[in-house]
Amino acid sequence: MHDSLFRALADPTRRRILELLTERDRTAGEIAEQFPMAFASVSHHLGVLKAASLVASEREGQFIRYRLNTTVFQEVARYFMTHFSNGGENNA
Amino acid sequence: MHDSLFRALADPTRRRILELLTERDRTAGEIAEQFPMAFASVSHHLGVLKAASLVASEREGQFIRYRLNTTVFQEVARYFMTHFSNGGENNA
DNA sequence: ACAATGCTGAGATGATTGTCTAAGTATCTA
DNA sequence: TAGATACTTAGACAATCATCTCAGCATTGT
Repeated sequence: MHDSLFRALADPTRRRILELLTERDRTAGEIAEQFPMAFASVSHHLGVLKAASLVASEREGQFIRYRLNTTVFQEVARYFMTHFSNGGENNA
Repeated sequence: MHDSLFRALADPTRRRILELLTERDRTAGEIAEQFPMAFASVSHHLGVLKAASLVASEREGQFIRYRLNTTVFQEVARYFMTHFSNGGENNA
């Protein structure tokens, strides 16, 4: 469980990007137009997500298409389940 | 799913604190002695975790005992499962 | 009341981060 | 080759963050 992963999830813009990619794969441009910030800023966020292995990308002609790496999400979910939840019981 | 929650999880010291609290409830001092940093710095981290509802605390005489809020962890795990994983299948 | 223990809060500081603009790279079309 | 489109990288800057020291508050013991 890498540090970069949690730091990547700490920004709301990046979490929104991940949600967008849940619906369907999108190009960098399609993602960027959903945000009020500069194109380059969104590109930066995509780079952070990619460095954390939360997304992957591949070039399609002029476009670069991003997709979720769903495997990593399951690892995160499993991490929380196994490390931090007591199987549903609270230690009251 | 609050922003403060993900920001709280972004720091490795705070994640280590959470892991320590998984084993058993501990006082602020017991937690602090596990880290090389200043006592006050750990106290700060405990404050961040508390603000994010990841832990709760109660005074016991001179001591202040911290415990995990396991409910929140299950919410996080559920969040990842439902929002980001496609039930195990990757969209290859 | 006083001193000691346990912990938190305030203020300062260096490091990291998110955003911007501007410049650079890759692809397509003509 | 040249121009347009799609996107990334580099450099700068303000804001946030993690850490420190020191001061303050609560509780216990004498």
